[in-house]
Amino acid sequence: MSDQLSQVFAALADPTRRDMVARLCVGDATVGDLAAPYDVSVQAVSKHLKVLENAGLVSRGRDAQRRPVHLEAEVFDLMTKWIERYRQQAEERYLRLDVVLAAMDETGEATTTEGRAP
Amino acid sequence: MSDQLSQVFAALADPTRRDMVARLCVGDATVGDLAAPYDVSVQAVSKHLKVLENAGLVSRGRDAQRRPVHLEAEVFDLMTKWIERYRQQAEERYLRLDVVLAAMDETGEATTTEGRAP
DNA sequence: GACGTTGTCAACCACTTGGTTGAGCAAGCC
DNA sequence: GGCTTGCTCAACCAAGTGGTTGACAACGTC
Repeated sequence: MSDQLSQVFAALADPTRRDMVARLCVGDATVGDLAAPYDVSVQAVSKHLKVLENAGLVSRGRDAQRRPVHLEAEVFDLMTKWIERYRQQAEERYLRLDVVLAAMDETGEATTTEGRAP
Repeated sequence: MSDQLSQVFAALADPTRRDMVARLCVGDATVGDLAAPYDVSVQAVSKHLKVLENAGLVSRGRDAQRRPVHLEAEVFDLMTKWIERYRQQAEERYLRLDVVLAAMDETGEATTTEGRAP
């Protein structure tokens, strides 16, 4: 499970963490800021941030005893690329299926036994 | 964890399941087909498929004793929308930051104490 | 009807995860 | 120096996850 794509997906599978990402889009925040809206301990939030950090979605700076959290938007591209690749393929397949169906309609017969599971 | 977006992300957090999605883009497949490339039991694959099905990423038909698996590409849109929303916001913030930096450059001074965490 | 094929369900096991509490560290303030 | 503030680390716990094996149901074939 150590590859980054898996970690990114896993990190965003938690609604609390997605919420934090949403919050961080507005601007950097401290751990305390991020913890405020939820009724969980600060430690729990710190754990969530570690998950996001390991996924590369977030980086943490240092400002005296504060640790400002910053969103790293580039990682989103990794996901978008993965998704787009397969969505496009799926759509193309959909179109190809339409062609096959049209061909079947013309001849009133399936072209081969294939068409869905080649 | 029951909301669909969480389930979709969680489903795709596993490399084996992403692999299966990739395979299904080429065309529908049976459980046996999907199990073949991996050295895990058919039952394990069946479990993976249940996860994908619950996430709405996949649907299962019936063909005699076979259960053809079909990819439901529409669910990808859910993710893409979520990602795009926040990626755009993050980019806009980036641009705004540039403006602030440019302003600081002009005056040789920060406009306010804000700019990163409003 | 007996048998092989295809797949699911149930029980179990090792490991991970999201949460807790308690201790402790680093930095600013009295 | 002694205090609070902001945060992390460590240990623990209940629940979930990915894997196994064994039993069984549904269907086609002999």
